[in-house]
Amino acid sequence: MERENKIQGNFITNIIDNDIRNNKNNGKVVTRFPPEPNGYLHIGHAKSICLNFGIALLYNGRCHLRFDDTNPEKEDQKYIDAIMTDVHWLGFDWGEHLHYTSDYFERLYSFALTLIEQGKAYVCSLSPDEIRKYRGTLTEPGIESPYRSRSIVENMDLFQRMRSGEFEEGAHVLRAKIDMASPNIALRDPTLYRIKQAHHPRTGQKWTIYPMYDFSHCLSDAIEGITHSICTLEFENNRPLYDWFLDQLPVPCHPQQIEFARLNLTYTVMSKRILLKLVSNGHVSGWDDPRMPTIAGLRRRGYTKEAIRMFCERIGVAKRDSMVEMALLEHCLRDDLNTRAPRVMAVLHPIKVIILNLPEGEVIPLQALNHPEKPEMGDRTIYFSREIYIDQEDFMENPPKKFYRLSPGREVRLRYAFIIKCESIIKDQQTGDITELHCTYDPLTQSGSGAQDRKVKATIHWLSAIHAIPADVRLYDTLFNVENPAAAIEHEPLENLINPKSLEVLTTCFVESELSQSKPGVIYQFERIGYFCLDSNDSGKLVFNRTVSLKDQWAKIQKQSM
RNA sequence: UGCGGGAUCGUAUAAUGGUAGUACAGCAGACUCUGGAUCUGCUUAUCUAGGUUCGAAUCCUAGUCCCGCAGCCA
Repeated sequence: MERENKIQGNFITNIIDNDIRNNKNNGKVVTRFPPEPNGYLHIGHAKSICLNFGIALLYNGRCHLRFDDTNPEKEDQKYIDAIMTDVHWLGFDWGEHLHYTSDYFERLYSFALTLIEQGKAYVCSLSPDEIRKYRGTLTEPGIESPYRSRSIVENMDLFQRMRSGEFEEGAHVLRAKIDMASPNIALRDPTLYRIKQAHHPRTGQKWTIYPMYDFSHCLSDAIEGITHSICTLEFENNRPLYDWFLDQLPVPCHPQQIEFARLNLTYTVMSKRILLKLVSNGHVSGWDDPRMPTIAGLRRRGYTKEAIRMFCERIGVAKRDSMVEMALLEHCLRDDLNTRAPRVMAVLHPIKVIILNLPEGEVIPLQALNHPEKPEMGDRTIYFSREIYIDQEDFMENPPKKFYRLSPGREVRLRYAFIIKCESIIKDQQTGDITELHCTYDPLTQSGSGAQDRKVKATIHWLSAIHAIPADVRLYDTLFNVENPAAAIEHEPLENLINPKSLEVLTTCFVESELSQSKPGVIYQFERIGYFCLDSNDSGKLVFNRTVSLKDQWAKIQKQSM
């Protein structure tokens, strides 16, 4: 049960190390990931998933997936399905431990009965509004409900009738009898059960009362034999309540609740409320829009599970509120993709180049490496011909000092091909736009020939016009234009915060013909541009999502000179 | 002016009374048929003020600032 030392510890693994040293729980470690199925999982959940499943792996324990489905009004089977897909996709396995809080409704009900019998819970018939008023404020104690002194017999009767559906929503609730004067508001007779005439995705119409989080969560943990119940900081105030229920009731064990700081990422949001709003207001195409921080969105964008897990490892776990820079996520992505993504060439903003000294109809086959650092990934044949495309960015008519690429009279190497020289520029008579470049190639400079070691400053990507196939490319940028949109949204409408350039659609791109066979989930490096993958929305068209750009030194130089 | 937490380079995270370290970002250079990758070097931090101690990010005292809590949400 010793930790592998390759993984950096944190304050939670320190606690667990200690527990194991003291033989607490007989040295066992059982965790759980308890999502509410009311939305899609996002990168913040990934942190929790990696933490909980990671700890189980680390200590040779187990981690349960438990749907915390106690609020049927907001929950849906589609979210349950999506959550399971995402956790699996991240590479975690809950084995036979797929659970639902709703599986325990009967047992939770009888725990409630026990509490009533003990005189520690009562049916309160105050309205929601009255309950709020009786609760007091942050600085003033609450007042006891007039129903607090109902007899056990009456409470039993009323609670059973609540279950049998006799009452309207809001007519009664079951409350714990703790302390209306407690400085911790969570302890001022919290609600245990409320009446809801809603259809539950799993229990249908069977129940008309549903348990609240504070009551059901600790007991579900205890029922499952969870040893370490890891949750986020905002539940710290609720921990005394978590412990209170477990102390009152005959439960098999008493899990330890440990709180950590949730993940925040720059230029995006983790709030399910805001994410839902983005979806329902049509700011994005859905929960899996590639700009969304959802697992489904990241997957469609081309993120790999390895990159996400590496990221979750690198950000660490602590109790202080923090905001991680998006650059770290992108670094983890590039780091993973660089080692694995096959290389191909694509031209996003084509300019046509005519190779003057290569006759029409002549085609020169060339070998290109699929991965320059991994020869075992093989190579492929590409073709050089009289008409090729290069990217607009790789040509400048009046180049500044540090521009190494093609310009009039200058030479550049075509990747895996020849050195070409720009002889002249052809412009549109009317607009003055460059329509073609006329170049010559040096047949002695073929890549790999070794004979000609002529140095040129730059190598650029290109595509043979007759061999390339057209494609759309979607370039993504951050969804928001401010670092902390969740804070900004307090005093600015959502619309103003969305980055108008978060999606740029390019419809005149070309890619190597073999990409007609590509599949979503296979990420390519378009050499010198970035990582791209086929979009999973099957429109019959070739559409590539930019997963992430390559680091661009030239862009930085340009910025500095401005 | 209640209760519960938290404060370490720009960001995130280590150091459990003994050299303030690591990663990302930034800057500079080397190398390169991807201005990619890789490699090298550099800049930058213990919230404040006292105290204990040979020695304090760590312990004590007093402040300051930040976050959370008044759902029949989780």
